[in-house]
Amino acid sequence: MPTETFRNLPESKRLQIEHAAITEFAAKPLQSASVNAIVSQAGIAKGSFYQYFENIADLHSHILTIVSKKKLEVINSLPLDNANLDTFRYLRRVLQAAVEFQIRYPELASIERFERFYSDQPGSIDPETGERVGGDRRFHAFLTQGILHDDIATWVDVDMAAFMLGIVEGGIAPYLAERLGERASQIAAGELSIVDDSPIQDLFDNLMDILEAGLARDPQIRKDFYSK
Amino acid sequence: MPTETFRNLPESKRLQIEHAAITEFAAKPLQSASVNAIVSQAGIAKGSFYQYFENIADLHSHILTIVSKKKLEVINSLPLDNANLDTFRYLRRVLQAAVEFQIRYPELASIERFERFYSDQPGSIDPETGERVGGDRRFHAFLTQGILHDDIATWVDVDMAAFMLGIVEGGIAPYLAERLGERASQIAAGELSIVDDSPIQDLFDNLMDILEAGLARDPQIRKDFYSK
DNA sequence: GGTCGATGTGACCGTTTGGTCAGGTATTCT
DNA sequence: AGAATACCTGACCAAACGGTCACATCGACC
Repeated sequence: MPTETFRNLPESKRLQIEHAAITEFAAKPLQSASVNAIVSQAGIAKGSFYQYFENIADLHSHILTIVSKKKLEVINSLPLDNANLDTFRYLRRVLQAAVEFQIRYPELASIERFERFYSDQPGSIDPETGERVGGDRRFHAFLTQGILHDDIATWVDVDMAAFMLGIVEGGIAPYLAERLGERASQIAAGELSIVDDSPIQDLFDNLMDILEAGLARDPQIRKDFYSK
Repeated sequence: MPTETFRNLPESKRLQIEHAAITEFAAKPLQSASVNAIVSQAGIAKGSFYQYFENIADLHSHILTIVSKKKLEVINSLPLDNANLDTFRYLRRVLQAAVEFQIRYPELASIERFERFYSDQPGSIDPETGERVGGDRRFHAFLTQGILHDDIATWVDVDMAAFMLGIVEGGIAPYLAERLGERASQIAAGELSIVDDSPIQDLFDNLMDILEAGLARDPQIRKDFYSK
């Protein structure tokens, strides 16, 4: 945790340091990040750095809280078209939020991607709860709910599908952002909202249809197998 | 490219060096990998290292060729149940190969994952061809063929679906390997083949059904939209 | 045995790393 | 004015880094 000295810093200086750190952590994972690069970019002495943070991992975890705060902000900024979203509308919202986040804060999205990648690497088990860690726990609950609501097919292996949605959520955002091209800059500039633009929504429609209805033209679901 | 000196090395020594390098590159990306760690693990002098390789990137690219060679080996080791696989059988084969590779050569799979992650990071555009790089080009052709064969729905956005399959292929293997638990060790030991074990195939059935038929219990495909 | 080219070696180099710390400065309180 | 407190600073440190090179060792051929 950052020291109180850091918390008491004038905002401009604090932002300067955080900005330098974000730039560094967006380019390199924690393992390869350099204190020297950060302090020189932020324009502070190295001694000051160690008055603010215990070490570079300390700063990194501080930046991670900023990342999740900003991400939550983006999620909540998306309009709720219904008080009660059905299952797939909710999923669409989650995916839209990921893309919006990627476009508005590409550096923060990069940091998040590094973090996901490296925390998924080892056993990928939460040492406290013993459960799988990461976004798929959220999707697990989501799918279970969906089955209860008769939205999700009962034969779906919830655990596997949750994992799949997790990696799709984490991976599709940079692709979609790139694909949006010029439009992405408009969204980043606030001139356009992701939910208002019909070409963007067409893309999401297609993505959601793939998730809902699959790729096959004429799916041969082996109902017999699953009903036994 | 490794020097001729390296190519002329007695096999045991060459393997020793490659093994040390594989261990290092499976744990850290190229950026963070250390020459010192490799030479000390391989039991050679640092001077020797620089007689074999120009630098660490040179060794890394050499290891990458081993990775893809071994991966190809795994792919070809899977039995061809049909000379002409239909679209989804082919896809199943690709995914099975990814899992088999993950189980038999977890270190090589880790190296591959690092490589995919870092080469996807920047623009993710091949500077020579101008096309998207990575496994999704293969899936692009695969989906196009599938549409021609009436296996894949015509409304599917081929480019996006190809990207999605790419990230699923890259991400699902560690999950499935972990989920197979004890069985995975048997496969790694060669006591069991991935295609012969019915619990494993059940998992693949479910995965393929999700890809083919989607998650929804009663998909509401907007045919009107796509036909216009 | 002697020569010669190929290969192996680790001390050594300059640079960069994370981290420390004695000392300077700025502000506030008495 | 003087003391106290908080903060800032960059020279400095040991360790690790990638990379070099003079020299040792080896095997093959004459």
